[in-house]
Amino acid sequence: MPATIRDVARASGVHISTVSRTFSAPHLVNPETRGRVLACAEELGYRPNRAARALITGRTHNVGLIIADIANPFFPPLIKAAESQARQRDYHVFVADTNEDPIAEEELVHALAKQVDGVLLCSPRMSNSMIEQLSREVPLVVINRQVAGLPCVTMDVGQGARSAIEHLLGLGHRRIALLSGPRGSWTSREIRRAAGAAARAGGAEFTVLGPNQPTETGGVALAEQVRRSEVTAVLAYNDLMAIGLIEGLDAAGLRVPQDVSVVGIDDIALSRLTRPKLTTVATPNAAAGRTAVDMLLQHDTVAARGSRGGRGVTSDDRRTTAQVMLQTELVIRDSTAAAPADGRNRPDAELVIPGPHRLAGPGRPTAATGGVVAS
Amino acid sequence: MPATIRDVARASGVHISTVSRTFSAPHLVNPETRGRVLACAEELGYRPNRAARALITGRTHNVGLIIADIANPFFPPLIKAAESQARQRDYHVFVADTNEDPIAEEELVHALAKQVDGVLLCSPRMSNSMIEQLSREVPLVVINRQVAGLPCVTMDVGQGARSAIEHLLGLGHRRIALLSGPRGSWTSREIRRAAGAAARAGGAEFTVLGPNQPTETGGVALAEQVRRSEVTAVLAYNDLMAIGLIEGLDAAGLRVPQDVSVVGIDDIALSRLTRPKLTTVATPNAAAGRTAVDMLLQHDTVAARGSRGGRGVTSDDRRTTAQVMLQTELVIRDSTAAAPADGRNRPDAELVIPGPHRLAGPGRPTAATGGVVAS
DNA sequence: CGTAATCCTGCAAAGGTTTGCAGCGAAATA
DNA sequence: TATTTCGCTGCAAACCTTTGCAGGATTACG
Repeated sequence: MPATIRDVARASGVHISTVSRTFSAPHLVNPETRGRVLACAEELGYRPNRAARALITGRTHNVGLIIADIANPFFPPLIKAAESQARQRDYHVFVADTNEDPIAEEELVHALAKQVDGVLLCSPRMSNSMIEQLSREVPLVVINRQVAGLPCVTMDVGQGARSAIEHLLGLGHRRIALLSGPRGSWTSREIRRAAGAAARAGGAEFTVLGPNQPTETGGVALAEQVRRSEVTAVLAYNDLMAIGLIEGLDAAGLRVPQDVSVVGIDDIALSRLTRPKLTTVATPNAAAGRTAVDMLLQHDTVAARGSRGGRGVTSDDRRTTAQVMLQTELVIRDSTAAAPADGRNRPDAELVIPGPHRLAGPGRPTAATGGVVAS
Repeated sequence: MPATIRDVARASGVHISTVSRTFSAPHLVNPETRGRVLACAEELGYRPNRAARALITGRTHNVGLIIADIANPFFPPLIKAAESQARQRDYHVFVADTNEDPIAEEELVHALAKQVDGVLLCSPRMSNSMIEQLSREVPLVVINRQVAGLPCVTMDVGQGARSAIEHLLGLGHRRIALLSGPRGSWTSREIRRAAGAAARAGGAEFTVLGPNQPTETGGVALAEQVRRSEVTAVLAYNDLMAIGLIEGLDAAGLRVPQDVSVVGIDDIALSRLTRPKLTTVATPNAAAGRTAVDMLLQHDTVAARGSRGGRGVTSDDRRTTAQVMLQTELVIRDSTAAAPADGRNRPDAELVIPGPHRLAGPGRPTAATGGVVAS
């Protein structure tokens, strides 16, 4: 039923190879012929069979996108941007959800490997060595993690966490807790390191609670621990946990920001809608998705595997493995305030806070693309 | 570099067809041989090339999922469920985002058609006739819309809207507004019809505001109109708009639920996190995704197009086009209250509200699967 | 007018897999 | 023992497209 290249050839009175060239190398065919072929193709509703094309060119024109949890509002903007960017280059995107499970991650890479030209591995929970191993099976771009020797796009959460802590220090907080993220998260380690250093530098006590599930429920569950720890400010691994925590503190009779200040990370849309509006570190999500797709596809003329002509290894197949880090930005809203003056926390003079800041306003922040770190 | 069926055949000393059968028809090959082949395959890291398989069987083992807006929290649970269900049956899912654009919808169906065994068309904005036309090109299952002659899975938003209106009537509201959804939305029409009928039956004034963009911003923008219309209660097309509206009303000095009651539809996770917590109609989202995949794949042995043997039309290719409608459920939280007694709205005695209700509690509601409506 | 260059088109192989058909040996039946 | 049946395997065509190579027609040039 579906029209093939042969039907078009018959209808337009040319050989199938001419039809093929009409689509894949138009400059090689006489404009007049081309017009006729195009007309017939249109008429018959012909569309090239991508499977057949993939078989011979070795390129599927698909990419895989592996995500820890689609339901986490952090990811949809990234997915959306990646999908749109890929489509612009005539690629399709397989989206797969791992439910935060490292085993599922590995299986999915395997399952996708033969069906895609490359995989975007987003916020992986598996080990670095496993990632390196998988990268020998299929071109990989890692998002939200740095892996030596592999192309990565990350967001500067370290800088973001530092800004957040310094903001809290400036408000007089000297007992600060961090709700860390899931085990295996590079982002969580990064945040912990930067936040810890900044807190110590500011002379504050710094407590780490976790690891935790990076969900609202996870945040709610931590409220009791936070209360007992008697901190006056909390930095959460992500907005979802921050929001859950506020919920839980509220239930426990603690007010935000009067009793406890809370800072999130991500700046998901939701964080502008809860009360109080969340102070948070905005991450350039969509930009990360776009960048990752670009990095994966930049060598698209080189990357053909097992094509007819180049049976051996293409001479220039060492892809330049750039590592890009995107800027983050502290967005100050209503969930942070001066530390309560209960004798233990002596509000100091305001500190000078370095780094890019922004007061909450309408519209999303547009974080600029950072520089290339390594090649 | 990647191992082919031929490599495995050579390694295990059998013909390639035996290797092929080891994977696609294990019962036809001697257990001993099978074991050997499997071992060699494992050894070599062989995985069947799906493109080649697709070429000959005519089945890609892919399905497309077309979504109006991934960033709308209504969809992720549906996507997630669909993807997981598909994966269980060894299918992969292409996710595509249309940005609420009917043109993009059409193009995406075309683009995907040759690359998938079927398409899930979710909350389409295009016309029915266009959908029917596209369904001749590729098997289609429509989600959130009823189209005659096509398999559909919908949610009973009519019943949900009715329950919501009756809930409001019971609270004494007699001037009620509906914020309608985007143009072309079947769900929006359905809600409007049911809500209008219920309101009239209860002797209430019923105003429709819209169509609107189904986003938080859209809701904010409507606050002024709502204020001017002097209604005491509002039913919104979805939770996002409801939340935006509450935001906007708040800015305009109107309190929810004291001055105005607001009801949403969808019960997205967010609706439990805003203040006040949103009264809303829960829709069985994940179930819809699962069901749609099942409906698309139920005939997977029949649906092969253009395979070698059956060059003609398979005798039994009229797929049973079931239409499934899933139950919805009113979830009463904090955004609705008794109508203000300002002289115009005379609170009556409580009405008896039919339909399934539920007071807000922890955990998500689990809506049961509805019955098959037509065949 | 003869030769070379240029453009365009056709030919045929290749890519990895599935599958109808045929063949083979062994077991079952007569 | 002769014949049929059965279980397993091999053979080769087919799926649809891309692409290196060669050949034909046309034009440019000497």
